[in-house]
Amino acid sequence: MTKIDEIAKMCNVSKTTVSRVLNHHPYVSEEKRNQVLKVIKELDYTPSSLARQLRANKSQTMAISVPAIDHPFFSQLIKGVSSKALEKDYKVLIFQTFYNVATEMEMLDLLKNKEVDGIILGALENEWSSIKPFLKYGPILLCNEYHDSAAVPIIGYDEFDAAYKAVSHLIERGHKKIGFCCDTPSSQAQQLRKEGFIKALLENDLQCEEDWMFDHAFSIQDGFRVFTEMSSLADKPTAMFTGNDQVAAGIIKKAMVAGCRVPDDLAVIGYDNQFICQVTTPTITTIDTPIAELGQQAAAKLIKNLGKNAEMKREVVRLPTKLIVREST
Amino acid sequence: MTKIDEIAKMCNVSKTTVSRVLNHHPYVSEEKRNQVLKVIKELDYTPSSLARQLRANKSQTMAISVPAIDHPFFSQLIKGVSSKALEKDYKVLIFQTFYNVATEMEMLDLLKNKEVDGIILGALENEWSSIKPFLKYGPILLCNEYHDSAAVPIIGYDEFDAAYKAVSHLIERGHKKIGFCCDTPSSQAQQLRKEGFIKALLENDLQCEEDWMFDHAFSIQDGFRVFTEMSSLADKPTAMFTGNDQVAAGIIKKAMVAGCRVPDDLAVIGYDNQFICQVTTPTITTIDTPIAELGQQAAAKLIKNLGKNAEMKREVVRLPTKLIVREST
DNA sequence: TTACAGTCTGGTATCGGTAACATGTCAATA
DNA sequence: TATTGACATGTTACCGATACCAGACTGTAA
Repeated sequence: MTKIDEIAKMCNVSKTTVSRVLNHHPYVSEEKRNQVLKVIKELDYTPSSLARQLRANKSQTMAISVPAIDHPFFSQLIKGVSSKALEKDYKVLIFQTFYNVATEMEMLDLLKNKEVDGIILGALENEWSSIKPFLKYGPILLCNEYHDSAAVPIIGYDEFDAAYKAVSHLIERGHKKIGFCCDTPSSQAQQLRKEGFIKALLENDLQCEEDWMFDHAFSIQDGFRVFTEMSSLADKPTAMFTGNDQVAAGIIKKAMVAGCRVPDDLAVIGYDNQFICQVTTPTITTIDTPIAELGQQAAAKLIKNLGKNAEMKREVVRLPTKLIVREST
Repeated sequence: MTKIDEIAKMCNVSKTTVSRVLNHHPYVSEEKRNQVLKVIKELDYTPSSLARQLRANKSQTMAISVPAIDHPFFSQLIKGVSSKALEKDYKVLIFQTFYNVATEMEMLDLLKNKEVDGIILGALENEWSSIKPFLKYGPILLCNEYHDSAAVPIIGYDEFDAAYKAVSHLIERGHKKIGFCCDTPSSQAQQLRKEGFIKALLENDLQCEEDWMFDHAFSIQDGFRVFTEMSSLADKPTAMFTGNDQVAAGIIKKAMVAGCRVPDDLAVIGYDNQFICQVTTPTITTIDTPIAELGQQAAAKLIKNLGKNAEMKREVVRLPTKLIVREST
């Protein structure tokens, strides 16, 4: 690698002068500036960003954590974050926690020693009390996750409202026995959904039946599993809030194969309005969520706060969602 | 941030001794070692990896480029790479090129100044001649891409064989008018598929019809588009090699809605054996590709070569694929 | 003529670690 | 007793950049 000293030597100037040229400082004569630029080009010199990072104590990099990248929701979220970051000239380090507490801590260490300037948590594996101490090292932001006492910006959907809308829709369609799927039950964001679900039920004098609640439902496979479990119940729900289009697709497919008609025998509602909703038979009624927008807003907010070294304050943004009615309800 | 000097001062030793403890060097007395470890724990000290990286001139980080992360194929590929990298204690910087030549060059610059130690190219936007000069800065590896003259390891599927198998299957089912979809037509990996496609046709005295070739087909939406374009043809194909499960799903859905029966009027074969194949109606015949395995092997090969500073040699690995017959053919 | 501000340039310390080399101790060996 | 080598520790340079301070030169106002 060519380094700044070599350029300096070739131009008979000090490396300070070369550095000034690189950083567009005034007070460099036109003549030397041109000469330095010429030599830089000739030698194809790129300054070491590692050295710069060390010196400046910042990295122009942010990290985002997700449980796993291969779920459409998270890959789209990341895409949103990345596109905004790219626009603002930040790099993005993507971290998959694989639902692992220790991996998440490793990522937080990146913040501690300034390998990244800030972090977006798209997953929350540890207790908040474990994460809190890292706030002094740089900004952290919750995206698509929720915590009631975290003193950081939180940006997500109005999960409560979304679930309420979805379940109300099922009730309007005449259903009285409604099931509920969620992914990680300990997640507070999932709790909010559950509260919305329950509110809609209670408003219509319906009960929340423990047997109709399913956990860790995230993928198409999980949808298969949920349908199988559900089928074995003596008293089966006639409608399902799945919390996830993949799960909805899985349930619907298994149902159709089993001769259970959707939506007549079983209505199913998804979440996120992924394209998969449009290719199943029947197509899937769902909640439209602006995922890319979510990612972009999160990244924008983080970047805005990277300059200041004031700690970020709690602030909850809930993006609106929309019910999209299709054939599965 | 606590730094190594502070630890040294607190322990009344030199920072070299602290460094020795950190790096598990021998020749540190048990007594001092324990004392240092104790103080490190007390002050919650983490060494700056930025400083380490600068000093060692390596970063324990690899980069992988993909066109966009939100396509299931690429997110699964990345997952494979990441899991292997995590296991070997490497970080992964994920780079989305967004099909952009300049963004790809930016990533290559990371290699030049050792922000990353090596690169896996899962996308290939620039001409190889633009990429080749970067080989002197560190190992580069092609994954799921192909280039006939690149002197680097290439790891992908046997695309030729896969397409050949798929199309032969369609022909066995009695089809004589077979269409072909690909994503970026300039990609040499796509070319290999096309050659396999053509070989199967020629062996059965069939022609490759220009009107039945579709470009830039990647997503469900693209599948919708392809079906629409196809429908407007006077002479329509009766079978489609889509090169991609999403495209297959899109085509199938539009076909069914339009009253075109699958597979009777139109047979469709996918590629990658994504879960989506199992939730459409009809389910999708496809080529099973071990995507995670591909990513893991790529990462493993790269890591193996990061230690040595010898340039990597050309070496082509083609993982086998398998035909999975379902209802769409 | 002197003083001072503005322009241009270089020397040196610094970011936070690690490596090479030097030094010193102590016990085993010749 | 002198020599050797294993062990233990510290001093100093270095990775590749930038920031601060100081010095030199120029032009204009006092």
